[in-house]
Amino acid sequence: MLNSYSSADKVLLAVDCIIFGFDEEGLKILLIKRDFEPEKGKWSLIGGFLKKEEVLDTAAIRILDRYTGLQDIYMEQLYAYSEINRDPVERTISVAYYALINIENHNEELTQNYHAQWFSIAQAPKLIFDHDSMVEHAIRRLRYRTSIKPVGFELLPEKFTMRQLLELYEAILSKELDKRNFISKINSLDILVKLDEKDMMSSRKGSYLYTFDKEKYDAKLLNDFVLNL
Amino acid sequence: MLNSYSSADKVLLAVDCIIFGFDEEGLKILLIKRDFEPEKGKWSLIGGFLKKEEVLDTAAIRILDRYTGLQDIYMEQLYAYSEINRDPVERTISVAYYALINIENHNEELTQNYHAQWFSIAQAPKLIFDHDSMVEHAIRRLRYRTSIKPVGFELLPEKFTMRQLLELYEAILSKELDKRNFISKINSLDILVKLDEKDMMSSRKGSYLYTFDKEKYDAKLLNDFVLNL
DNA sequence: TTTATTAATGTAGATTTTACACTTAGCAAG
DNA sequence: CTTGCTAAGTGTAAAATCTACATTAATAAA
Repeated sequence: MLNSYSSADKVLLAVDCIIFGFDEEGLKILLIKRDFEPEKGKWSLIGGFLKKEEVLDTAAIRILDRYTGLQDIYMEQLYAYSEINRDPVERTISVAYYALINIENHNEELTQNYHAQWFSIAQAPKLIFDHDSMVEHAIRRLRYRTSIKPVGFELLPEKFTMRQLLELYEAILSKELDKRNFISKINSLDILVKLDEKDMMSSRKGSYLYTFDKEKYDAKLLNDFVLNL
Repeated sequence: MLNSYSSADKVLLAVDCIIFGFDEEGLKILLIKRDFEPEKGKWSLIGGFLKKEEVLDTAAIRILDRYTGLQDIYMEQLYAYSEINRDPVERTISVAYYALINIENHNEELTQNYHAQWFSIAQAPKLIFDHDSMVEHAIRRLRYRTSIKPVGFELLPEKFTMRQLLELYEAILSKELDKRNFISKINSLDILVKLDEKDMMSSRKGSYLYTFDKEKYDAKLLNDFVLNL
């Protein structure tokens, strides 16, 4: 057996975060303008290096907090990227995470502090290194996740309309959904609470607001199901 | 920006492989008895360290080859495990890969060289470190994979009966499947070739042998589909 | 009061999934 | 050669799910 801890190579381990948000313009990702070399001035995912005494999940959370001030965000590990020259400075393996967040919950701090900016998926600039393929991969994963777990609590405001939820799903899946079929499927999940309150911004008639029933929503997060949309 | 390559910590990066095989006894995994400390004599997944100039996929392939003599095996990256003390000797992050292989294609070399041994999933011994959760995770992934891509080419002998294929799926999903419904669903995939040859071992009557139509099978591997079983 | 705008709602037909049982082929034993 | 045994092979009807689709309702503005 050739394994030997002492003779093995050590490498830099980075964590990069794909942060999804949603607003009236659609699905977005959060990017920053790098203020250091290499690729200074180019757009990039937010990221950082894993510390010696740190778990990957924790590093992802730390990095997200540093750039957005957001805590208690649920993140999922996506994939480890390890092409030899993916980072031209030094051999670096990057473990990508993705998160879903509500765009409204922060914005001020982050754009100010780190030149971070939201971009619609379709209009995002070219990113450094292999970050574009990370994003692509994350979108695929998010689409898949949408079919087996509910999505929305993380991305929508506390109170939202059915239309907003529909548009969120349409943005994630990038296809049109039938409104009536969508509503009845969502209702069959039994995770929404219909409020006695209407949003009057969108129309004369006004549309009912909903919230997620956090308990039921979280239960569905654990027990996978299948949702064909 | 605090990122700085030079000040970042470097870590050991291991690759561990969950190797699935299938034979008349069911779904199995390949384990080795560690012949070095720590945990010498305990059962473990096969694994090794990533080299400085090596991509993770390549490392996984190299490690598999070393222990099984098998080449050209398709592997998929599973997850990166990073608990601080997962390896008591030194901080090590492990990226797990899983592979599907035909048990018959090797066996001799490997058991001899490395004390490697196949274990039925249910009867596998307790493994070192966090390897048990890697295996659990890999099984979940394999189940999922089974619902969106065909499985079998990698695990079955060149020629096989419908019963074998059925039992493979039952082993992976660990539930009973209806024979007739299974056969018609598999046939609807249009990836099998029915041979003019029968396997006479299993019954008086004999059962037709099938092979995979490699081209059609590979096409399905690329274009995901959904297979409800 | 008319008009314009978006919200809300149900159903019929098509498709898919599920549950289920008898006949056939071939060998072995008598 | 007849009978018995074993696993292989095969189809259908009922249930569930998915899909496509159009009208009425509520309100504010003109």
